[in-house]
Parts: sequence; structure tokens; C-alpha cells
Amino acid sequence: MNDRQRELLKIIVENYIKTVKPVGSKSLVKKLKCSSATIRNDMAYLESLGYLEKTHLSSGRVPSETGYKYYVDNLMKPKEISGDDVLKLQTILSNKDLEVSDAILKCMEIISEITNYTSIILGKESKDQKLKQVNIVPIDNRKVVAVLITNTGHVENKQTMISESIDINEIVKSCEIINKNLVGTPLGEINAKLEYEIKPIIASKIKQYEEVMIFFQEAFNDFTFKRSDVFFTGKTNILKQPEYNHPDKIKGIISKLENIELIKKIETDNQGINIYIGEESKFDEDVTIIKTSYKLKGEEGTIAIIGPKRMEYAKVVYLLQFLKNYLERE
Amino acid sequence: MNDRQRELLKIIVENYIKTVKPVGSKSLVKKLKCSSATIRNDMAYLESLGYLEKTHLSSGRVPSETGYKYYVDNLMKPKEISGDDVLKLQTILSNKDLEVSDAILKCMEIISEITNYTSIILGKESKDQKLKQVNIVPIDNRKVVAVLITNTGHVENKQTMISESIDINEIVKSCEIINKNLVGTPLGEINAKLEYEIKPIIASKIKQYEEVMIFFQEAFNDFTFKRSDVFFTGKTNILKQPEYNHPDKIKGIISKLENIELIKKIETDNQGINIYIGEESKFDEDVTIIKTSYKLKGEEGTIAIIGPKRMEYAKVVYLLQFLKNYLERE
DNA sequence: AGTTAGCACTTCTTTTCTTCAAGTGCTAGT
DNA sequence: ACTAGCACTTGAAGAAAAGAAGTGCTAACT
Repeated sequence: MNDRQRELLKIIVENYIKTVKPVGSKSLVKKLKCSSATIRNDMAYLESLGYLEKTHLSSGRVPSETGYKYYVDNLMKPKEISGDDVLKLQTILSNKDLEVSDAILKCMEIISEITNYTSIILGKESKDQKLKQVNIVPIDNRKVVAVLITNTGHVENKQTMISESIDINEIVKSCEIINKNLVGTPLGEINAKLEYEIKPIIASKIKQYEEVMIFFQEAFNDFTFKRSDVFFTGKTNILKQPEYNHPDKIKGIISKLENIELIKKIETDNQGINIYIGEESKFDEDVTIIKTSYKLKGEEGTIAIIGPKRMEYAKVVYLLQFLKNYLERE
Repeated sequence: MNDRQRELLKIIVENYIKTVKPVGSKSLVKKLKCSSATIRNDMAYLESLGYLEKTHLSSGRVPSETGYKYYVDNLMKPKEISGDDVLKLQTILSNKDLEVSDAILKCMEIISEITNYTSIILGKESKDQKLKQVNIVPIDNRKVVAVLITNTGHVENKQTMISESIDINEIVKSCEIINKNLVGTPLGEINAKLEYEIKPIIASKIKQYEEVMIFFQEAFNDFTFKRSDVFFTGKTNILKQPEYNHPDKIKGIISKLENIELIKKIETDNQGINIYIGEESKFDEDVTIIKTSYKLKGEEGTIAIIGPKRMEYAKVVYLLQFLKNYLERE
């Protein structure tokens, strides 16, 4: 693959990203300063390498998934975006009154707006968070609310009807024991400690300790489960893409976006920006997902942009990189 | 309008609901035991009254909005549904361990499944709920979480960074004052009491009382705002309807369903089951919204089914009626 | 007076054909 | 190694034709 061929691939990808139309040889004559026949030869070669495809026998060329991949890995240069947009992001990020997660949400809103793609924010259940406090609030004779707070300020609550045989005071007492012994414990370890450290203590002091234990176990279980949140911004942006101009495709992508379980699978394992094109995305063959993780001050999660395969890679990568750097710089 | 004509209208509506195809005169000959010409005459008459429409000059007839309305008000009989489905609902409703709102959610899930329409549950911000308790949890020097709990067991929290000039202890003290004075106050009255009863007390005991007041005012404000929740079940069901088989229509309805402000406007004022057909729905000219309110034990809200105009009225009305009766019986 | 048979007329839908533009691959020549 | 030229494909768009469904109206029937 020589320089001209690389240049050709780059132009075809970028052209297709812009126009959504297969690229023909004639239209590139001026840019590449050679004849259409030469370009056709090169195109045929690139196709033989698997970087280009035809939609039908006599159409122009379209990048293949490997073509996009080659482009992303070797040809693309992250593209700076307008200072105006950067400024917007910076303003949000430097607002110290905002909770981190809110700041991220707002930034992704702006990124969705700039790019016209859909953003997903996955707040990971951070098992590093530590228990700060547990409160028991009796609502009436039978109803109790447990309020759980972590060292990062997250609050969850669990409401339960307790069986008549249990005295609420016993739950309150047990709660004091838990506060005395478990404050500072990472969420991931709560369950085990509850079983092996707390249960024996409570068993010695409380009559119906088994029911009480079940109550607390359920409360903590819910806690760790609920803590994985999913947010979207620009959820319907992807529908603006011309590739989603068919009822069935729209229905398909919509129901995938509604499927929280599927969304949760989008999680970055490694550092840096990851790009998953088409099949690779494991989400939908027609989309690209660009994602990265962030981690700071007990907050931890994944942010992702989901758009068509012919996504403006350069722009999106630049934006995510910018956000990630800013977050992790602090 | 004679008996046969009413019967004709009924059959046309029900036929159209089932088949989504304009109804022609010939197809009804057997059912009405008269000739197609007679039926055509009657159809023309019903059309002149505004109950039927044609999609084009020589098509069969389709019910108009007023036609549906007449059907709903005068012709339809609520249709019992399979005992199996009723049983499912009853099982959920009689499960005493479930919070009311969860039970409603689960019921609506089932109703969505049975009907293939979309359900919306609007938890109204119930200003009748009373404050049960306020807790202040300091997270670190600058960060504080306020946890607010009502007599129905709802919990909300508000996290804030406080300015360095404020001593956290002062906030804690103020919180005690609030607990002493405001517990039992309906949420709707909290703001006023905060301003006229609490402020003077705090002002006399706390140095930076103004900042502290702002903190609590914000916390309570968020509380009353957040308390209006919107849930969906079967959100994409409406896309299964054949009338949503065009990209633009799908996009239109999707973005309307995403628009929480618009959704919140769906609120029943009066008792009973309300049916809003097409334009009347103020939501989308192609849908019908059937809704009703519920109210029990401090929980209060609206449940609604949203589907195409040719909705299975009889079924949906029966289901909502059933659910409403059950809830309010207790 | 209410009902029915019959027929001309509309309108939409579906299918088939035609034409057109875009683009390719290949051959032969530079 | 590049280019000019040409035959050939293919999909898209439009026109024409055929067919299906259904109506309105007139005139006859009970």
C-alpha cells in the first residue's frame, strides 16, 4: 500500500462520512491528481485488501469495517473542535458547585449536541465506596426505611414491611451495632462482614436476629445493585442519521437502547479511548461505539458515544480525550 | 340513527380496530343480514353525521374521532379479559411486601404486555405527604448530604458543597431545630414555615443563618420537585402498531415520549376513567390516551395507557377500571 | 318507504417496462 | 506505471398498464 493508496483510503472514508454516498473514481480525479482509471486500479487493490466494499457490482466504494479500522488506527488525525465548544465544556468542568456526575452528564449533553450522536454514561457500582452511615427510620408499626450513605455522599434507601413479630427497637439497636462496626467498610466487603462479624454480635443481643439480619442483608443488597446507573443524552440523535431511515432499523436500534442490560455491557476494561466498529461493538452491526472510562474521587464509570459506523471519528475521539484528560488531571 | 345503524357503526369500529383496514360494505352483508346497497346507504348517512370517514373517494369507511367517541360512550361494553391475566394482577396486588408504587408498576407492566400498548405512571408530587425526619450527614469538611424522609417512607437527598465560612456544626444544629419544629408538616407548607417560623429561631442561635437557610431551602425545594416521577412500561410497544410504520411518524412519537414535560401534562383532574382520542389527547393526533387517577395512603398519581386511536377500548377500560377499583377498595 | 340489484366511475396498488445516470473492469495504447 | 476509451452492470425513477376494492346513483322490487 503506497502513499497514494493510503491517501485514497483516507479520502474515501472521510468523503463517505460526510456524504453517506458511495464514492466513485471520477469524483476524486482533482484531489489525487491522477486519472480515474488509476484510481479505479487502486480502489480495486484496496478492495482486494479488504478495506473497501461495493454496495453492488457497479457502485462506488464504501469503507468496510476493516477499512474504518485502518483509518482510525493509521490515517485519522484527532480534529480540534471550535473554541466555542471547548469553552462550554470547560465552563461546566470548572464549576466547583457541580457534583462530578452532574458535570459529566452536562458535558455529555453538550457533546451529543455538537456531534449529533447519542451519549451513554454508565456510573459503575463502585465497590471502593465506603459505608458512611446507616439510619433506620420507623414509618409506622410495620414499615421501616433504611437509609444508607457512602463516603462519596451517595444515598440509597430501602423500604420494607417487617413481620409483626419483630420489634422495631431491635432493628434500631442492630443498626447501631452496624454503624459501630461497619462504617468505613468498602461496599464490596459489606456482605461478608455482615455475615461473619455482625451476625454473631447481633445474635447474642437480639432475639429475632435472623429476621433482622435478613432485613439488613436485603437493604445492602439493593444498595450495591442500584448503584449502577445508566444515563443517556441525545437518545434520539441516532435516529437523525440517514442510515436509520427505515422503520425496522429504527425499531431495532430503539429497543436495543431501551434494553438496559445490553447497555450495561458497554464497559471499558482498559485505559484510553476504545473504538468498536460495527460487529465489534457487540451492540448493533450498524453502529460504532467509542468509549472510555473515567475514575476520580470514588466516582468511576464509563462514558460512550454511539453513532453510525461512518461516525466523525476524529471529532468524537478528540472530544472524549479532552473530557477524560480534564477529569483525570484533577 | 336506528338500531341497525348503531350496530353498523359498532361493527365498523371493532372491525377497523382489529384489521386496520378500511371497512367495505360487501364484507358486512352476512353480519347485518341486508344487502351491500343498504349498508352503503347507512354508511353514507353515518358519514353525514360525522361518525365515519373515507381515506379516499372510493375506499371503505374508517371511524372518525367523533365516531370513536360515540362508540366509546354508547356502544362499547367493557370486555372481560382472560382469568389468567386477572390472576396475575391480583397476585401482585395482594403481595403485601410490595410497596404500593412498585405494585402499580408491575401491574402496568403486565397490562402493557396484555395490550401491547405503552403505559405511563405519573407519581404526583403529593403535597399531603408530611415530613418525617431530616438528617444531616457530613461527608467531609466541605460536603454535606441532607436526607429527607416523609411519613410515607419516601426518601430524597441533596448533596451540597458548603462555603468554607460555614461551620458544619451550625448546619447540624439547625437541622435539629427543623426536626423539632417541622416534623409532621405537609410538604406543601414547608417552604412557608421555613421562612416564617424557622428562620427567626435560627437567626437568633446561628451566626451565618442566611447561608444555612439557603442550604435547607434548596434541599426542600429539590425534594418537592423530584417527587414527581414518570415511569414507562412497554415504551416501544406503540411502535408495533402498524400506524407507526413510517420513519417520520416513529421519530415523532419517540421524541414525544422522551419529552418528560409533555408527558407530565397527562394528568387526570377528575374521577373515573378518561378517554382522550386523537386531537383531544393533546399529545399526538394519532393516539388515544386512556387515563385515570389513583389515590391511597399518601400515594397519589395518574396511570395512563397510550396507544393508537384504534385502541382496544373495551379491554383497556376494563383493565384500568379493575386496577383502580382494587387500589381504592383497600 | 325501505331495500336491493346493477353498473359506471374513482382511486389506490401492484406490476411491468423503459430509460437514465453512475460507475466499474478490462483492453490497448502511451 | 499511467491513461483513454468502451462495453457492460446495476439501481433508481418514472410511465404505463392491469387489477382490486369500493362507492354513488338509478331504477326496480316488496
